[in-house]
Amino acid sequence: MVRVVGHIDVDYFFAQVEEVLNPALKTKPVVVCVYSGRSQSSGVVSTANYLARSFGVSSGMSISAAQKRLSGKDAEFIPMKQEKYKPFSERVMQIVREHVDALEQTGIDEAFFDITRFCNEDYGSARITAVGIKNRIRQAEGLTVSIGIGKTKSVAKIASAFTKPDGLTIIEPSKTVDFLGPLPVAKLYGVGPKTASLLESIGIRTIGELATSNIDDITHLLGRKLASRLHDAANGADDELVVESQKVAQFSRIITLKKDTSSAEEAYLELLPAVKELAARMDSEGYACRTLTVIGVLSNLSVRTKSRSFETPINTPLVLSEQTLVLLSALSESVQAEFRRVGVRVSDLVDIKGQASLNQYL
DNA sequence: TCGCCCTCCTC
DNA sequence: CCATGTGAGGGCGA
Repeated sequence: MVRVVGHIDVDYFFAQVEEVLNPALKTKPVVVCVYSGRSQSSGVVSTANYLARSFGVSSGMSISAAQKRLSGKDAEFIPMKQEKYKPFSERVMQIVREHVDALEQTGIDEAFFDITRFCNEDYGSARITAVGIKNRIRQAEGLTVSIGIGKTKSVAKIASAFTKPDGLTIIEPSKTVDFLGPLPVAKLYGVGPKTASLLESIGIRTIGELATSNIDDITHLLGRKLASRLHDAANGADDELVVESQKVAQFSRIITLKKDTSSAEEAYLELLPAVKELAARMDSEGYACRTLTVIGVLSNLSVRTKSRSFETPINTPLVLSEQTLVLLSALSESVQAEFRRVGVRVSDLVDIKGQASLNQYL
């Protein structure tokens, strides 16, 4: 059986939503920013519209660098607010869901989908479905999206990024190897700068070279799991299914301190509201955690963590905050440096929905 | 298994 | 003082 797998991605999502909310922005450079609160314009660019990008603005760039590139350009700098974009995300996903057999959301603005049955394994029919999805989203929400379709998730994902914005790239199964072969390995999901340079060190630059490489060499370089996954993906032979819902395994909050400090207590006071929010979320979603981790980003941006596991899962604001302070103090003592950012993560989540009533019978 | 680190992903 | 925030996965030593 040949699968028909798609990947959809809303173009420059946050900035495009801002344009929809305020169409006058469409003719201006738009930069959606995460302000850290440290100083007037400290923080980074989350995303920017294509006009802003044409002036060299890109994700991850400091806001001040973006300001420099856009000075005198009548640009809009807008603080990012998740809640503002969430409803757009939900409506877009709902539209896609109506046209596919299965949907796997992997981010606020992207998802894999499977249309093998819906399209009777026919790629011509897949094109019609994809165009239909694009049109519906444009009509209903005024948003453009890019879609890629291929025989595996890996191919679909590369295809959706191949042509954008407002793109549609369909790779017929028989064309898979020709499509992938010439592309740089960094196009593969899971290959970032570090992995790409490791591969380059043994002469592998393209996906085609990776596909025909010796798996033992790759395993030696990257470890068993990653090597096998990448080798399969490079051959267009990854067989991962589109899975409806992936339950969260952890959640975390991290904040930037007003100023660097080596005092655990000082850092703790700024972190406390975030800990309370985590506790509230755990409560509302019915979780307790077996592991609590405190994260410290030092002045030199290196990251250190300190974690502890509990026999009995914890979830109350009081216990979570107490343990956060304990771990933060221990971390502070072990690093002998100032914190720039601190965070807290809960993992090994245990479902405790209905536990309260269950306890009555114990 | 635990604790810690690294790498990657998205915007 | 330019350098956010969230989550997944895996390697490795003890």
